[in-house]
Amino acid sequence: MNKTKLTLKDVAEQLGVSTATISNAFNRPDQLSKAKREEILAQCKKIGYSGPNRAAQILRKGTSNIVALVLADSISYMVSDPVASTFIKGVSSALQENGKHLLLYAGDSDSILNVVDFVDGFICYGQPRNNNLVKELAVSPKQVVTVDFDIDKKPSINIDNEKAAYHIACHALNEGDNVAIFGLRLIDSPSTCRIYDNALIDVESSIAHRRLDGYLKAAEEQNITISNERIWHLPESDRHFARQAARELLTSSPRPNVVLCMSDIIALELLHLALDMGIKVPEELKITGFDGIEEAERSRPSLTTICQPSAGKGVEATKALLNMISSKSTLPFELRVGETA
Amino acid sequence: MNKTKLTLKDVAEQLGVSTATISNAFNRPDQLSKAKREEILAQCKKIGYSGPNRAAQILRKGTSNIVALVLADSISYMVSDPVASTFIKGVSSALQENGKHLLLYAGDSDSILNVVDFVDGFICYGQPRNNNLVKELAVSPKQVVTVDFDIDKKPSINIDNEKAAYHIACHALNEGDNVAIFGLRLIDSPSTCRIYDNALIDVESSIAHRRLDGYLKAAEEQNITISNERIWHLPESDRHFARQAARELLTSSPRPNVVLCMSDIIALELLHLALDMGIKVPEELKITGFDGIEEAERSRPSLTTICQPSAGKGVEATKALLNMISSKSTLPFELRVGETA
DNA sequence: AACACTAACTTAGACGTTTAACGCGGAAAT
DNA sequence: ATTTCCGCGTTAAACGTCTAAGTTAGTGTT
Repeated sequence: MNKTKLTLKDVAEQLGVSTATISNAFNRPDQLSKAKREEILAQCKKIGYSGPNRAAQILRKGTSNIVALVLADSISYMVSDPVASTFIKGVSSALQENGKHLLLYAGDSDSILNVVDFVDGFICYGQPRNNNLVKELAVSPKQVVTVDFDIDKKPSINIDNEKAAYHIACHALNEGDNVAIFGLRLIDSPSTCRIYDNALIDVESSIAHRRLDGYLKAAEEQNITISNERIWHLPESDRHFARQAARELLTSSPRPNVVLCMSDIIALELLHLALDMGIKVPEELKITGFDGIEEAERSRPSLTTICQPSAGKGVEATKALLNMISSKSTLPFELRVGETA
Repeated sequence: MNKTKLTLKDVAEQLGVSTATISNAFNRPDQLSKAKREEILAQCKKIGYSGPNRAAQILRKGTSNIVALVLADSISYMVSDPVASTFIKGVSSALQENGKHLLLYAGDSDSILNVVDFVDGFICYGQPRNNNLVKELAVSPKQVVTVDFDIDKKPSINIDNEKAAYHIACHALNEGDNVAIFGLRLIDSPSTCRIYDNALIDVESSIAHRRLDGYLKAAEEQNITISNERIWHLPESDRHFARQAARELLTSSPRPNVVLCMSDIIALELLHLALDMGIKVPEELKITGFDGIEEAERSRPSLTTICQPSAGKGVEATKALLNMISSKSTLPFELRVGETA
């Protein structure tokens, strides 16, 4: 049918007008008469021209109106994380309101920044496993907003994780408690393990570490000591990792009577196992979560947890990004009356 | 620092070579000496040139090596659907093997095809709610592969839903059973309801209808009649919808003793509610699922379901897109006999 | 009648790459 | 010594669009 892809020039020739006019019909309605514009658009639809080639358009304009949302963790992690999807929804709606488009990138190759270097900015959700990606983001000339982790002096959206953790720990802990912590990505290991040495202390200040600080501070105030071997590293907020760790923990001796978990998913898995084992919650075992997912509310007993404003984070991140890339918006001016007129 | 973005020409001038050579250094290693290439790349890194501008590159080459995965349902649904995420993983890895990149598009605006018209092709997962999008896909000059639904003569990937449904229904049904069906998107309604009239009969042949056909065929063979008011429409494979429908169903009278569910998520929710209500599964109530997610295997009692090759579907869809295989392929499924039927 | 303004187009580069076609010097073949 | 060939680079023309500046005709102003 079409031997080759239609171009603006082809269309212009067929309609007997200049390419500029066609272009304007699509992009600047004020530059031509309404009648002509409508005729042109109708003709375009008829002959099968669906609009300007995006690559050419982006090249020429220098902007694409596309924002990339880089999901640090793999999709499979996202799946077990209802928090992420709510966040994405927030971003999505905020972008839509501003006429921008959203593209998701899942995975953590650092090449992504080059592959989609036509986007207007990046929202990066969660600390990427790939450290190179972080470095690339740090030096990217594009606008970058990070969420749930920090880069240099790039804007970032977050809650006060330390305070939140401190808060919930204060609620849960009493002097004399035997406390364990199910931490998330405290170290850079792909498998579950306990933190036997002090390796974690100097690791970058991720949200996990902030939360840990909060927990430990609260514990200290109750004169509770939590040795490193009571602190678990889970590589992901994943049911399987959680189940494994939970099994080990609940069969260890002495069994803790409080477990502070850095995600609801983990906490719930621990809860279920505990119930299966006939352990009474909270009488024999207190459990706290983190995030505030719905499932935590539905579970019996319902989970004590920290609710994050997930969608709100998405909206805020988007606003932060857009406020900086709004370049082309028309700014207000002001008359300053001097003495020469 | 950089007053403006670096370009190939700038770099060429600085290094005293032609733009073609720089370009070749990035794209065609065989076109220049190894020494020179490495020097160029090193210099580029040093002066902060991170590679060719993608928009220009795509424009010139006419290809981007990017494939768009269009997720029909909202991202929140996708992300909480283990089946979808496994599928995505399949696509992702297959693309990576072929040096292609994946971009996810979530939402169902038909404008997406234009917004990202630089991609090399579209994989469309699931029937979009937006019918315009389907039309756009149908006439798109780009490569299009559909999964779990069909468009015209575009290649599509699927399992034999009718056969699978027939299979599991045969396994579950006995003559005299009182059967209900929890269907997925049988009609075009955003809320849960029963199918009182015959409205669904002529609706497009979605996978849901194929499955329904399979169920009904098996029922017929056992001389079981399933009236339309025993067939439920759920708009999404969502826990909440499922819970609501389950509650209504289990309190209805006479209570069915078999429920055929079109997804594991739905089946599990029904199972949990039934157990909560003290209904014995499978003695008093048999339940079958569909998909074969892990949670179905872990549940107690474990769920009898159809295992789909979700990741395999992703791989096949990708291959089809990359023209490595030809058109319509129907993948195998497997009945996993659990304890619920 | 001359001038100024405006609406509605058109012209003519640029945007940053890629790549076919073309040198050019030197090694191998005749 | 001439030819052939090859490795290594360069030149220059696209790719499809946008937009500042220019043109024209028509409308109002003085």
